[in-house]
Amino acid sequence: MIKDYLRQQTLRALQRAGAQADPALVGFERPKQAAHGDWSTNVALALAKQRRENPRQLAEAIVAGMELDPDLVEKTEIAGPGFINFRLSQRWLYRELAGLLALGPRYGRSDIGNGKRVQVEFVSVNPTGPLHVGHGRGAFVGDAIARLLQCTGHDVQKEYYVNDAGNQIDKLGRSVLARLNEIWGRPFEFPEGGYQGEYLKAYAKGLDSDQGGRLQALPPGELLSEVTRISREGMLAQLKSSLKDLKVEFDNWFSETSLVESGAIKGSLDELEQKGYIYEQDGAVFFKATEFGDEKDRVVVKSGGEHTYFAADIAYMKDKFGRGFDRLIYVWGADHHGDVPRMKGAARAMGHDPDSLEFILMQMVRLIEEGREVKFSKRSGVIVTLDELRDDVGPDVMRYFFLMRRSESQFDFDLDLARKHSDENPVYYVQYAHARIRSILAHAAEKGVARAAGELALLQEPEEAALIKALLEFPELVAGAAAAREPHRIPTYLQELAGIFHNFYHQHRVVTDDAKLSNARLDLCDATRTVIANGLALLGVSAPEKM
RNA sequence: GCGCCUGUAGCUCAGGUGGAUAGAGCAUCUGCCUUCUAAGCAGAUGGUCACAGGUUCGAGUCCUGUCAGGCGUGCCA
Repeated sequence: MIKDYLRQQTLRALQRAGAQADPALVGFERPKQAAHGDWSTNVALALAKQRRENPRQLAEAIVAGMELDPDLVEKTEIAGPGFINFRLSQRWLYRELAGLLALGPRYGRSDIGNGKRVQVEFVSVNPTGPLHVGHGRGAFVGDAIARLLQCTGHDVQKEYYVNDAGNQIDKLGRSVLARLNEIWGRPFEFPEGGYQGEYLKAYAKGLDSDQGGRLQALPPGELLSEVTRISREGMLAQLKSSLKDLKVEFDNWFSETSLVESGAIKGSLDELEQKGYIYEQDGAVFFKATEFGDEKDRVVVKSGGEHTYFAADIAYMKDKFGRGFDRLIYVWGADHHGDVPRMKGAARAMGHDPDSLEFILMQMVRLIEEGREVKFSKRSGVIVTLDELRDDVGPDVMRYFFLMRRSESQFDFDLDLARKHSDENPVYYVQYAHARIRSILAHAAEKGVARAAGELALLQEPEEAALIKALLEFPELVAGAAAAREPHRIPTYLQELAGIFHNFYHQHRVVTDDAKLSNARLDLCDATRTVIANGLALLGVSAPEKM
């Protein structure tokens, strides 16, 4: 990358100027103002402080020692208090643009990850009911982070942890059975703390019409376990299909039950006990989380003999490490942030680096309609489900909206805006640019423009240069978004890029009688289309041919 | 009480490792479709970056404190 080249050359120039600099001190950035060039470094300012020299004089000495390839850098100048600004050569821009066109769908990919094995676990909602909007954020952010990591050369596995062992599943079974008994006219009592939602009434109704006869004939002793089994699988199937409809797919669905059955939970607890991190008190078994900075010790086995979620989480983590992942990413709702210290503690207790566990904490989501928070769906009367929202606004809008914001901020999903099929809706702004380019390319073909590799050097207009520069930022942007686990940088960039393109489009005609210039501009359009499509793909949003 | 997150234009939000004159969309106002998609473009209005200190040549960004909002603080999940 050009940034690395500039950094290297600057360090060499520093040596020639007789200055030693910690490479970490050499900061490079893209100036906000075009007048300040394409790249800028603050070395002189940083070093001047250490050496108590005049920063501008130091900058001059550094620039004097520069041996830059004129094919890459056109001009170097000193500005302000001592910034060194670089202006890249036109030739460099055209060469990079040609590289972009050659890479096509692969443009933006890199091998920064070096094949590092990363697991991203997300959603992991109990299979006891439908997904609601709050879960959507985790689903899309987890999915987008996985896509970003894949794109930057990581070996990524997406996993969903299915809590199918505890008493939640038990309650699910009892709740469904109660609804069935209700339908069958048998006496029933709704379980305490059971799932009251309408969706289970509907589910029970469906279950009854499918296999009500068979179930009714079962001996009472078998009925509950059979209903529980069927409901668990049924709910899980619904989760899978809801997520698939939103283009969220997993490589693996990991069952908590498997940890129980394999003895993995007991095994992990034994290991911790051997290492001295376990004790018993009041009939319960505790993990000494306080030894690792947690506020209090945490129960792993309740006095009733049942393991806690935490105990299963420990065994699950051990299993993940056992599968050879270098890094485990957990995408969680911020309401679970309190669990982070105990997880890191458990990792350390078992001899793993706690820094290899990474937690992405997502703040709450609110649905806003006509300026007010929507808590319940008008259709079903209960919480608004992801399925309902999808039917309402469509998957592209959902994905884009949920990925627009930083995870750390609370997020208001503006239903009225999301429903608008107009320029006010940011998704369409970006998609429109893509569709518009498709249309231009089609128009050129219709006009019989003989497509040939364009002479990119014909792109001399300022709007063209601005567009090319924006396109060339993409790989670095992707790398940064992946490293920071911040998918929201992609929509921000795409909106800016689309704006720069629309501006170019209004200033200059692409298809004209000048065949050479037309071809160069068609190449520029195609490059823009490629970057928009690649960016949208990272978000899982479609890039439409027409709108 | 303690812990985590947040506070930037009227509204919703961006602002990579501290940098040069703080940005976008919506809203309001003014222009632009016989020419490749007006779901578009250009321009205008709009800011004590919650507040107070501190570090620094330089702070929206880092540190401390205060205020406000959200979440958490279970042998719940």
